[in-house]
Amino acid sequence: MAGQHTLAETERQVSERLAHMNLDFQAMAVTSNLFRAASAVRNHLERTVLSATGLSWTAFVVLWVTWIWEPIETRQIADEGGFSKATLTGVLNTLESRGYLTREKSKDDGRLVLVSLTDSGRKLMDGLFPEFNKQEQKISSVVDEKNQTLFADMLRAVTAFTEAQ
Amino acid sequence: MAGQHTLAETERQVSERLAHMNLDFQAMAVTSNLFRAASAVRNHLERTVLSATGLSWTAFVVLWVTWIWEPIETRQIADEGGFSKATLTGVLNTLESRGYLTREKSKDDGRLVLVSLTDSGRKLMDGLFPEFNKQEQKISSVVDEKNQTLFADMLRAVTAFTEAQ
DNA sequence: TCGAGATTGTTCGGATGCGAATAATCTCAG
DNA sequence: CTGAGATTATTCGCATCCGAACAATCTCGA
Repeated sequence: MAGQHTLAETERQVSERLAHMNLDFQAMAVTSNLFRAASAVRNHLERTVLSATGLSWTAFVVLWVTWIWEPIETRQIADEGGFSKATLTGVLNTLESRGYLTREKSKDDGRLVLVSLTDSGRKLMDGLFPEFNKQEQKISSVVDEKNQTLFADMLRAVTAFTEAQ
Repeated sequence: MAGQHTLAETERQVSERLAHMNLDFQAMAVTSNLFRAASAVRNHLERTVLSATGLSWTAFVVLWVTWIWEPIETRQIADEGGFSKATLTGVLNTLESRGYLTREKSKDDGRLVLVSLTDSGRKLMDGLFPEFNKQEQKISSVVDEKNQTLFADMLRAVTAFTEAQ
């Protein structure tokens, strides 16, 4: 990103080109800035924190969710991470081959697979996540402390509503 | 998404598991909800609006940026869309083969390639985007009208700061 | 003028990413 | 008990997705 046009210039061009179409420009600004922000933050975190570890964004998310919930069913990882089961299978193969986690069939339900971190995976997250969080803190600090709760609440509301549709 | 755990349950589990680590949970909530929201909205728009057209999310973004700025240099499409030049080359091949856009070497600078929509591509966007915007409106309406500007401003600030890093 | 360095789009290899089909397993009405 | 239907993780085919290497082109100081 960080293109030749500022965000303001882009929005001006949009309203100019689409002025005749009777659209909700406020709503357009909300969603397009949502994607821009998510994309910018993701790219930044990949470059500053993740690149040294060789982890992709998705691989990091899988490790993080597993770290919080282990042992965890694979369907739940996909839910929490927001990607498909098919995608997850591939990423789990990668992470398992690197020794960061293990798969194990559930004894209660033969269809389920439980995922846990290895010592190596837990050690990785113990060292990595504080650094990750430092960057999160930097980024969040552009929003007033007292507005951060409101900000997170708005994002939560968007998520909840959209998933319910 | 829309997993077994609510957003609140997830955040409680996070703070429980990571209580000993002295992290900024506020910042963590901001970024993780940013990704959840973006992912949820994207999945929803893919399913409700895009799936009928056979367009991927990225393909739609490429068409949209081109629609606004055409003729546009490819490097700018990648900037605005937030993905790499390598990715763009592949998506442009797909969209060009489907007859939605054309590539043309710049006369001023032999390194540049200019992209424009075909009539077919323009017709597609004329029909598609109003429908897309209707969904954007629905989603944005979960935030109070008067707070929408603040919301978009916060997202813009996050983007601007992160890209500047 | 000229050539070292910068910039651009493409190619390449490998890792996501998804929908659809599949095999294994579970559920539960009859 | 049982078998039709539901649920799960994986496989398959294909379309992104990216970093690095590359060839073509431009810039600009000496």
